[in-house]
Amino acid sequence: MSTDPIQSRTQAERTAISDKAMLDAAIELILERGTEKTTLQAIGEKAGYSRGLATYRFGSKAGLFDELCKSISRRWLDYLAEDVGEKIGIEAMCAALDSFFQFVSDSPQDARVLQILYCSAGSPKSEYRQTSIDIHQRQQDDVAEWVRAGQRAGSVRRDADPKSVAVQYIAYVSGMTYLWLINPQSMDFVRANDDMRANIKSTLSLRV
Amino acid sequence: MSTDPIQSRTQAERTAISDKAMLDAAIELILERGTEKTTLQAIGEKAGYSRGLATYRFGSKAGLFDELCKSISRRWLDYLAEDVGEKIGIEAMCAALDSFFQFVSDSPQDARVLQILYCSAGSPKSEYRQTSIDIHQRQQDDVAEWVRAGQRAGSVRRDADPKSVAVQYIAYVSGMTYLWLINPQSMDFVRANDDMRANIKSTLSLRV
DNA sequence: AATCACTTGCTTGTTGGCAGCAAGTATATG
DNA sequence: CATATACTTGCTGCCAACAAGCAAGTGATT
Repeated sequence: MSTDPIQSRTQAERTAISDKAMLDAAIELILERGTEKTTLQAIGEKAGYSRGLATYRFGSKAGLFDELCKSISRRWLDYLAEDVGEKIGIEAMCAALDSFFQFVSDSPQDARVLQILYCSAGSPKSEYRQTSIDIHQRQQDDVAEWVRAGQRAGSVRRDADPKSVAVQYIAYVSGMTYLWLINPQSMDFVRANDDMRANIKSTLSLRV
Repeated sequence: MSTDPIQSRTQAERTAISDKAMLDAAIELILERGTEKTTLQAIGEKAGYSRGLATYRFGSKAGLFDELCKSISRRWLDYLAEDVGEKIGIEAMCAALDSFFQFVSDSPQDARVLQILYCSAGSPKSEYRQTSIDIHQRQQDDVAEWVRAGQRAGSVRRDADPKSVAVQYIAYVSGMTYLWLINPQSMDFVRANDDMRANIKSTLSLRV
């Protein structure tokens, strides 16, 4: 991470650099030790700063995790947006499944840490639970919208309930990622996604 | 929890009583504060003992959570065994879904805490991760066996892959419970389960 | 059935480590 | 140079874990 040693970065650059260094350090440490055993001291020092910077910058451990959650989530949404594009209905849902698998394959560290953070957010009084709720809610809304658009376009059955389909879809993806997190070899991601795709098509397409 | 005040319990009774009191206290505290903010001191004292007993008995915080995980899981498995009985195939899968919803309705505290613990187990180096893996693996194996039995009995399509179906089924249930944990009002459990049942039937039954 | 050696349940003193805060130092900016 | 902003260091309270001790139960001997 050695930048121009001569000197003189602007204040904005300094914070951007240290921020990124700390978030990157946090990802590595969380993968090694989990969230509980990752200390703000270790994050600051691994990033090349003092033990106190992480607290100073993010306010608290939860504040840092919240930011990290948003940061990785943003990367994932970019991925998704690119793959789904303007697709709707069944096509969008299938593209999102592919995209998701690609993300997990290409950035397993990001994917694992994001899932770990989502899990930590499940605890009552978690200070970044709201972030997790918002993200999952938005994902549900997106899926529901794909279904509705598909219905308007005539490619998705009218009797499907967009909200209910969305909940099932997001539950499947969340559960899948959880199972992959705790025990990657317990399942075949590609196979499961193939089946899920077939499932979506048979449930939502017009001709049965 | 006042037992015969006169006195004289056997050693075995004493540990059974204090064990249960501490596990119950842990459930309440985890629901209030989450796992991280629940202290062994608080558990011991809420149970009516000293700050040190929980450590002494369970060895560590992770040890206590591991035991709690197994304890609640056992209650859930009793529930499940009763409802599923000797059913196989699609019937067993649907009965398990009903059973699961009943458990969540009847013992929401147990269900929430179990899910919180499963989430905590996702963290790397979690000392009770293995317990969570074992439970989820066993659930997958059970589902796969229901599918195979259904195929042998001729009620389930031959071209379904039992393992893959099991992964999807368990992922759905896990994801559903997670979504319910972080935001209960974001979904309609009954509706989602109805859809899931329809889904299972349409995917696995012979006539399509 | 009373005593005594022993085991097991439980409590208290202590240590090291962490999060969070406040006060201080160094670097940029106008 | 003066002010603002990035960053560090000293400190406090809290916690998990451990070790040493106290109290309650147990079983063999007489």
